[in-house]
Order: sequence, then structure tokens, then C-alpha cells
Amino acid sequence: MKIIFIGTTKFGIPTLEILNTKYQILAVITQPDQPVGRKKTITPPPIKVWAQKNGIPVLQPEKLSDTRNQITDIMPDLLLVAAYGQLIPKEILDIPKYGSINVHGSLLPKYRGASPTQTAILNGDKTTGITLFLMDEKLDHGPVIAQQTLTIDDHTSYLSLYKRLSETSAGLVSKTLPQWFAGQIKPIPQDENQASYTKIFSWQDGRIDWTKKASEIEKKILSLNPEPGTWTTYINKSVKILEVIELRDQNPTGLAGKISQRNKQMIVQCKTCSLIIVKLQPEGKKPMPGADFLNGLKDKQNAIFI
RNA sequence: CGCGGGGUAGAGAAAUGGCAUCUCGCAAGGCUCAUAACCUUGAGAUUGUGGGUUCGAAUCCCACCCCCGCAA
Repeated sequence: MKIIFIGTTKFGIPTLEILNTKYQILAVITQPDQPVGRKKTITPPPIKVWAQKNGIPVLQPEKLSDTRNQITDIMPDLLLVAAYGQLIPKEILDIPKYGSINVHGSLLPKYRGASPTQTAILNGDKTTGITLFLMDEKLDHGPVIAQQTLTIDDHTSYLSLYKRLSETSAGLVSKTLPQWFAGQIKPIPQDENQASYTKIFSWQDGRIDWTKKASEIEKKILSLNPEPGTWTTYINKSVKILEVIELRDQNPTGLAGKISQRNKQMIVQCKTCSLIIVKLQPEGKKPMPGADFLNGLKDKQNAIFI
């Protein structure tokens, strides 16, 4: 079987690796190199780097429809898409004999869209999973081919769940494709009534509201790091909050956001209980332990996050 | 030339022209049944680099290097 892999982020790499051992990867399609960071360094997508290292041809069209003729010429049996970042036009999806399959990091129809993993953690879900579905012209809409459920443990961070999902994808793709090619799977349409969508989180979404419950704040920190980041302000400067531990506190005292010290640890008051700030990063500074931040404070008595 | 913050002891911060200071850590001693607690003492800094102004520069001026937040 001949496959074209379409993807951009490193989410697809485990899947791509396993495909490369079992099938013929004719080409990899990924987004164009983008300027990144303050210096606007032109950076290739991770998928491109991997493909070049493994001697697989790379296509980087601005718009996918530009490559229609090239894809037709290659005559793939299947398009496999994982975290590409653009809608793929139907005229492309219909080219391969066995259709176009997308790997999505949630149990569809729940959490369609850009940030299923972060949203699952933010909402405090106990489970999530991987869905393989046959793509159509609508976003994350087509009939489901296979699903695999994963449990989300407490205190799971976005990055660790992302990694597990990405590895699970590889396993599920590897297990499912032979059955798909053999015609043993009948796609099941998604239940539109159950559908929900996720948005791309912005810097503003990462602002911490200290009047919320400590457990809610912790989930926000776990889900929205490293991107777009979670932050608060201290004397008109932003401070990223990178890592916290919830502290059981029977008698919350002081205002929400109030900074205090206990056993050399930095404590911030929330609504119902407190959080130990393990790691944070003031604007313009490198990440540092909460205790270090506390050491440098001029007025420890009145220190507060807003 | 996208906007902005920063570089001072091992760490985090003060000091805006005049003895480089504080908190933490570290070392030694003390207290204690004991301690991550407490007390005493100590070590540790060429203030990012190079030049300039000045009797005198962490501080003012010029150039350069490096780190970081936002935005993209």
C-alpha cells in the first residue's frame, strides 16, 4: 500500500514512523517553513525534519489545492492526516482509493477542532482518546473507523497527555489499517447531537483568576502550558505560573492572590484553598522556583498577585 | 529595523555619582533528646564585555555580547 502522510506538528511522528516500517510512504505534505521567535528564524515543521532525515519527499504548499495534480500523479492508496493545521479540500480527499483518514486526539464527536487535548484536561475529564475517521469536507466530521480510550490521571499535564496520545495514535493506526484495507471495517457516522468544538487558546485565556478554586487553577496551569501559558500580574508586570501543587488548607485566610510563605515554600491564596507555587517566571526573567521569587521580594507582607 | 523587560556572590533581589546591601543557600561554632527550627561567626563579587566622562561610576555617555516576556 502506498500512503501520503499529511501533518505538521510532532504529534504525527510516532504514527509516521510506524507507517514507514509497514507501508510505502510516497510523500509527506506539511506546512511551509515559518518564521519563529524574536529573530524570526525560519523554522521547518517537525514532520519535515523527520521526513528529510528518512529520505522521504516533502511537499509544502501554501494551499493544499495547489498540489492536487502532484497528488494525483503519485496515485496514493491512502492519505493519512495527523495535526496538519489546515482544512483539506474534498477534491484532494477523494483522490486515494481507500480514502483519507484523520487521526484526532479526542473521542469524536466530542472536542472537534484545534485543542482537544488541552480542553480535556481543562475540563477535568477522566478519559479521552484517539479517533480515526474517514475525512469529509467538514472539520472533524466524517464517519468513525476506530477509537481507543485513554484515562487521564489527576495532575496530568498537557505535554504528557499529548505524548501518550501521540503514541497511542501510532498503535491504533498500525492495528486498524490492515483491517481497513481488507474492507473489514464499516465506518460509523458521528452523532451530531453529541458534537462539541474546541478553540485555539490565547494569551488572554491563560490569565489566572485567583478567586477561582485551587483545583480549577491547577487544571488551567496543567492544560495551558507551555502554550499559550498561564500568568498573573505582580506590580503591573506579568508573571507566568508554570507549576503548582494544591495545598489542602482548612482555614483559608487573606485575599485571593495573597502571597505568603510556609516551610520555605511560596503559597498563594485561592478561593477554597491554597496553591504551592513550585515554579514561575517573571516577565523578562528565566523560570525560577517559587522560593527564589519569594527571596527577592521587597515587601513580603503585602505581596499579592492580581 | 515588530513591542518590551533584564544581566550585581551559588540562587533571587536592593543600591541613580561617594564604604556594594538584603533574603535564601553554603561553611564553622553554639543551643537542643533532636531538627529542615533558633543564636553567633565566616567564606563567597573585577557589578555581562570594551571604551568614554569624572577627584570618584553598579549608577552618566557610546559600542558590542548574552538571556527572557509579548507579538508573529
